[in-house]
Amino acid sequence: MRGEATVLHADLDAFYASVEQRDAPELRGRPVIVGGGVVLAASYEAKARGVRTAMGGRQALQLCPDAVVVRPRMEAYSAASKDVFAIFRDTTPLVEGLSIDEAFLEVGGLRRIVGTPEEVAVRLRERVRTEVGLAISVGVARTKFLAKVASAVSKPDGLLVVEPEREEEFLLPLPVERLWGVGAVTAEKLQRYGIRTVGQLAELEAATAERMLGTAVGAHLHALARLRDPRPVDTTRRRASIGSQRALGTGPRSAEELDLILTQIVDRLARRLRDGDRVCRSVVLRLRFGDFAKATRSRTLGSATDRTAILLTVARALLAAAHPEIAERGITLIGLSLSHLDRADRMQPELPIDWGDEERLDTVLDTLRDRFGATSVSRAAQLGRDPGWSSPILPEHE
DNA sequence: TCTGGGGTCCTAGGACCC
DNA sequence: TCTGGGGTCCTAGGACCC
Repeated sequence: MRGEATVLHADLDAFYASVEQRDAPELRGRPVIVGGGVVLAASYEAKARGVRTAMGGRQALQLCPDAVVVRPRMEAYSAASKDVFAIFRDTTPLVEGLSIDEAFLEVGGLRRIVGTPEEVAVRLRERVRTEVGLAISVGVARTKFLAKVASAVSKPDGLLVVEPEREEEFLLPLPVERLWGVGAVTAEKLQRYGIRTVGQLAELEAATAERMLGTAVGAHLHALARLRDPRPVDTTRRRASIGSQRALGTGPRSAEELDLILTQIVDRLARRLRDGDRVCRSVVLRLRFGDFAKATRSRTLGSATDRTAILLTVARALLAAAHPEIAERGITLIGLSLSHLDRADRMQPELPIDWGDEERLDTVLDTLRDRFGATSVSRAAQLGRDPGWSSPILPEHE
């Protein structure tokens, strides 16, 4: 017995672009591109002309010269996302968020009280449309993976239920790129072996797929192709890292400029950390050089923190170590991720170090930000470069 | 195709410990 | 003093997703 189709995958359509069209009626029915240098999201009118996410802005405008290009409004998308997730959680407590615009919902337990999974999905789509004003596609299936594929196939503004007895018929003819986890590189590898459809992958022995793609990826994708996906809807998942980055273009950058940008990034991330009552233990500096090659440099601390000054000291040490390489190769992106996140109330007892100055600096930064904005704060933080408050956690760096 | 910004997961080598 | 096997953590890189 295979069980029943009780997993919903709900996915907002062309999310950022749809929010823009919702909020500006003159954009409705017109091709809309959200982004600038690169397409962050495209409305269906723009997609119909070949515009795709992550495409360069220039190319997008060649394909679609009458497109309206709008700057992203992250706060608006974040607010819309909160509204939609409230409806998800009102539907069932078993919600697993995947990103800002999609989630899995386990609705098997609602059959007696509310109705079948399909009925729940119909009602969910109606509520999102009338209460938030957005179109959402929903896939319903026995497993998370199949539900996700179903919602993608149902787009735009669709609903697709894959009944357990029709899973093979639905999945096997699809191109391998539809598998969740197959991107350009993996698709190319499979193509070299003549494998283009999910069915062809399913026909292989698992060991063969593992030899082609590596043990973990091969086993995982082969299992998906054979309709095996035991992962339950997990409501306990929490973000494992937060990050922020800035693309810089190709011009030369002074050390002072880089430090200012790094300071702004650290300031923003540390604030997000504290707003979420989280602490972190690892700091990862992300760089992209003049030739667009990428690199990461990381440092893990002895104890978790949410202090701007500590994080800034660590980030600066990592950047300082990379300076010779940056000077030689140029730099086109700088970013920072904070990982090993934990709840602030579970923070390990700190080492007996007097953090008084850092505490005070954070208070000063928060006050300045409220009064004068982030740039002033960054300048102020620069003034704190006095080694007097640099963190003793990092003895390795000169 | 001249290239954003936010994430997840896996691999692999070395350090270190038992 | 030399040796083995197993486990965990850290660092760096890479593929992938929206």
